[in-house]
Amino acid sequence: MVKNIPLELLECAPTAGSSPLAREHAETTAATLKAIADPTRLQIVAMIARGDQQEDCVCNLTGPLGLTQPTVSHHLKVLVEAEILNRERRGTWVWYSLNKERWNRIAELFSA
Amino acid sequence: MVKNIPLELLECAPTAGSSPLAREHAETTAATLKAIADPTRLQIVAMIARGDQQEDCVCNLTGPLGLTQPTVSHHLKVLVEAEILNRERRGTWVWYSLNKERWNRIAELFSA
DNA sequence: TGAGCGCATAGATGATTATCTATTCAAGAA
DNA sequence: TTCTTGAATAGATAATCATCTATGCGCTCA
Repeated sequence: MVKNIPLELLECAPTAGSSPLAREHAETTAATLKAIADPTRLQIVAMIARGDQQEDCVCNLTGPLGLTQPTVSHHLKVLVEAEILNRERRGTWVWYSLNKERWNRIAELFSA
Repeated sequence: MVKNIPLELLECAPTAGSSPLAREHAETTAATLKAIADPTRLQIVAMIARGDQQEDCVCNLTGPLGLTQPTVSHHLKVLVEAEILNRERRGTWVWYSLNKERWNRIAELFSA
């Protein structure tokens, strides 16, 4: 039994009576997935990952996405709070980069 | 450049001027992720995957989840429409099983 | 110090969604 | 056919969220 499904995910299953711990684990996992389950945020992550330095400032993202600066800032905040992006201020500009460690842990959620 | 990020995801990035194709791809990917980015649905998938036959009927899910039958039905419908679960009626009961092919394709989204 | 620019926050709004109760549909049994 | 039971649908509601405009904050430079 249990083939091709990683242990990490199986821990989301409630035991009889719905264990609060299993539920809690499911909620944290879902919160992480929710952060990237948005088309705009997927585009942001891809744009940052594809760049030479694998980082970007807000000004570079706003134009191609066709969204206003506050909206882009909002999405970046969501990704930073989910620890998917790192945020670093350098003078006037703020640079965002991928948190690779975190990203690998997300990938492990699916690779059994 | 571009390390540890799968091509599949990089295609979500908009080209200059925000290519409609990249956007469309990001939207379909996000839709799939959204289906599993919910704690209850993660629990459902895990419960089904952990069972001996890797399948379950609604009646077995309602109790442990602590939700009403229509609510569980709703979540199952979302998962079926995202092609993450298969649905099969056998007499009075309806059985749900994991779409492993689909699941592997989701996993590939993250494994570079 | 003050002006200018990049970014974040506040507040509002329309859309989506998770959940419920009530009802309907589907299939087997009497 | 009628009754019973399992599952889906309809409709309502409260919460979440993506987006906008307007404004505030932080830094640099003159």
